[in-house]
Amino acid sequence: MKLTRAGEYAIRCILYLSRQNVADTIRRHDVAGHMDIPMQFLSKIAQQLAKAGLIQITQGAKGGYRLIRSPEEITLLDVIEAVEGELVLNDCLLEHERCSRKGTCAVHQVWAKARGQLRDTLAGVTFAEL
Amino acid sequence: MKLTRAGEYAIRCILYLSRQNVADTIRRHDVAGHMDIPMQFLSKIAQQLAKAGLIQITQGAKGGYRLIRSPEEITLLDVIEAVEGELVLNDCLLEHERCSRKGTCAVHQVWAKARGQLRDTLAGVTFAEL
DNA sequence: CATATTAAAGACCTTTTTAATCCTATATAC
DNA sequence: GTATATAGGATTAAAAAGGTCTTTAATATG
Repeated sequence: MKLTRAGEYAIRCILYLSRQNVADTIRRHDVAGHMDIPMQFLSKIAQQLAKAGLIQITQGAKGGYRLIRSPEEITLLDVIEAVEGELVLNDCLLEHERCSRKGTCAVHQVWAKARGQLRDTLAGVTFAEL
Repeated sequence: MKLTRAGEYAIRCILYLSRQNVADTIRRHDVAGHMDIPMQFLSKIAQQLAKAGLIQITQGAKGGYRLIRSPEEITLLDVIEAVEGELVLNDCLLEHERCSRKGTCAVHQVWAKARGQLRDTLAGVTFAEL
């Protein structure tokens, strides 16, 4: 029921890029150093952020990371789901088959609501505001 | 970022007890059987529920579990926090020291809000309604 | 009181997830 | 072509999740 380290690092990474000159490509080394993220681990996370269309990665000399979207267009939810996958609070909401077999489950409704609220809250905050 | 199996089982357990004659002591065997919970694992969970003051456990012949509070007085949050501990969405909200050292962290605020909402939602549903 | 019933308590185990790290390959600027 | 940087796959260590096993203890009932 908690954000993983990878999720936390992803947020820090985007946060750092948002605070620099957004057009610049920032070296992984700098991001890792300033935001206290293990370098190699940052590689993995950056690759997921790139796959999700949030950053562009450049290899080679002068390589590094650059935001593709502007900070106004990136929400906390975007970043979290980029590294953790779709945000779900319980299995019940995943295993549709199993849950529906039990008929109308009142608990299900509550979880659906809770999940919706959480996603809305996280989707309501952009990195421009942070 | 997801409810554990233990949490899910705890909810099922209380749900089952709520649906029986509330004054009765129900055998662990019955709860486990009807709600599809591994027996031995249910023991561990029941002990936590007892420690949290939600159920009374009786050993010996005719022993089992009985609700102490009425279903109207037990919320989803009560049950979840009984087995999972205090509901927290990220480390940031735990490690006050570390987080406050960084000054006013905007991300912190968002998580605090999200956590509050989630807890409120879960605290707003009793087992009488489920 | 003896016995059957029933759960507790603690040790132990297995699998999965998390959180990295290592190493080789590859891309780019100069 | 060489130095600079990251990618990408394999591997690993630690922690958490999810149980199970075994021994102990409590209670009802004849």
